[in-house]
Formats: sequence, C-alpha cells, structure tokens
Amino acid sequence: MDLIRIYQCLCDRTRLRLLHLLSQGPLCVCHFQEILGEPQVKISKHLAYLRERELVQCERQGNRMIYALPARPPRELTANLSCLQDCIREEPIFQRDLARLRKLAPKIAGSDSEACC
Amino acid sequence: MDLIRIYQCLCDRTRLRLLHLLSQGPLCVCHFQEILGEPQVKISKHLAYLRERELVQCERQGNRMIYALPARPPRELTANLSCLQDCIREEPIFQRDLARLRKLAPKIAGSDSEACC
DNA sequence: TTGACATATGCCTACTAAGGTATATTCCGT
DNA sequence: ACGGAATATACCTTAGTAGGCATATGTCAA
Repeated sequence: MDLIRIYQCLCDRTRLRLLHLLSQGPLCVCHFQEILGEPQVKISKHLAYLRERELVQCERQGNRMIYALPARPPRELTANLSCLQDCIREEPIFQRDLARLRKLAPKIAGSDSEACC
Repeated sequence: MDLIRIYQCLCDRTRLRLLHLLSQGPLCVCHFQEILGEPQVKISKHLAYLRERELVQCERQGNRMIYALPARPPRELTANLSCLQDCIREEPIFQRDLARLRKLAPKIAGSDSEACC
C-alpha cells in the first residue's frame, strides 16, 4: 500500500513545505534552507526521508544536490499533491514560502553556472 | 495546521478502512469489527484516535456507539476523503470492505431496533 | 441488582519519528 | 594534495504510535 507511505510523508509540516516547493519545480538544498529558514540538518533529513520513500528524486550537480519530484510520479502522489495545493492555498506559511521562492527564481534560472547560496 | 492532524489519521491502514466505510454512512463498532475482521480493541482504539482528532463523531444508541463523519467536516477533510476514494478505487481490501458493507446494509437499515452483531 | 452485551481504557512492549550536536562525505578550485 | 563549500550521516534524547492482554464502564433486560 503505497498510499500509506505517502501519507506518512505528508504528516510533517517541514515535509509539506518541501513538497509544496518542489511542485513548483526542482530545487537545491541550499534554496530550501534559505526559503524555509530551517537548519541544514533538518532539511537534509527530511529530504532523505522523502527520498527513501521515493517521493522525491535527487541528482548531483557539482557541489550541490538538486531535488525534484519523481519523473513519473504514481497516480496517488499526483492526486495527493494536488489535493495539498488546494488545502493550503490560504495558509500563510506556504504563501510565504512561495513568495520567497519567486524572489529566488531569477537566481535559480541562471543556476547552471553558480549564483547559489 | 489541521491538515497535519488529518494526514496523521490517514497514515494507518486500519484507519483508512474505517474512514472509507464511514464515507458511505454511519456505522456502529460491531459492524466495523465484522467488516474488517479485526479485534474489537484494535477497532475501538483507532476510532478513539480519530475521535480525539475530530475526524469522526459518535453517538450512543442504547448499547451501541454509532460512528459517523462530522456533520460539517472542514474543507480539508472533505478534500482528502474524496482524494482517498480516488486513490483506493482499485485496492482489493477496500473493495472487499465495501462488498461486505453492502451485505450488511439490509441489517443496518433496520437497525434502529436490533439486528446488530 | 445481577448478568450479559457492547465498547472503552490502562498498562506493557516494540518500533518509529523528530530534532539537536558533532562529524563524515563529496566535490571543487588551487 | 589541501582547504573550503554543500550536503549527508551517526548518535543521542525525547516523544508518539501500534498492538496485545486484561479490565473497566455503561446500558439493557429480567
């Protein structure tokens, strides 16, 4: 039952924030740190949790790790992420995360080169 | 953040089955036992878990407790339950639960009187 | 009031999870 | 080969969860 793995991932606020950001597109760890304002170890551990349960993928890019939603996510994940979007539309924390993400967007666009952290 | 309470409730298989049945209508504990085929204490504890987090309501009816979804469920709950329905449509256990529920339906209809367990 | 039935609760054990601190790993540039 | 940056992991503590067994509570019927 994959569903349960998914719900387990969804029942932590930090992980919800990570997944929410990821549904806008791939991101590297330092951007998560910057947007969430949480310590590196916390972010890294939650990403590991998501990775082990295959809710996210990652790929090394030089010094950094770029995290993304799976290329072909299972139906249940897609459904739940879109339900999540619906549910949090008005939650301040998620709005704030999104706002911060948009501020970083220009940097990220050119990030093949550097411009990280 | 109510959402997290909801996801916490959703990350156990027994509770998913309970909620799934409840979205068809109210049920008493002994029917859950019969349908799920799980021990009374297990069912009862999971119902208590759901009750404490306000995902279900209950009402005494003589000797029995009738459980139901909240009269006016929060948006997030409705959304997630309908997402759940979507996701499990083809899962055998849930189909089987549903089939068993339908077999009980006649009994339940006349259950104001007795015909329980 | 007693007994039987339906349901809930207490206590125990094993497991998982979250967060923190310290340390390891991996890659880059020099 | 070395130092620094980005990220991951080990280990610890605390707290929450699941399930089982035994027992308690509440309600009815006689």
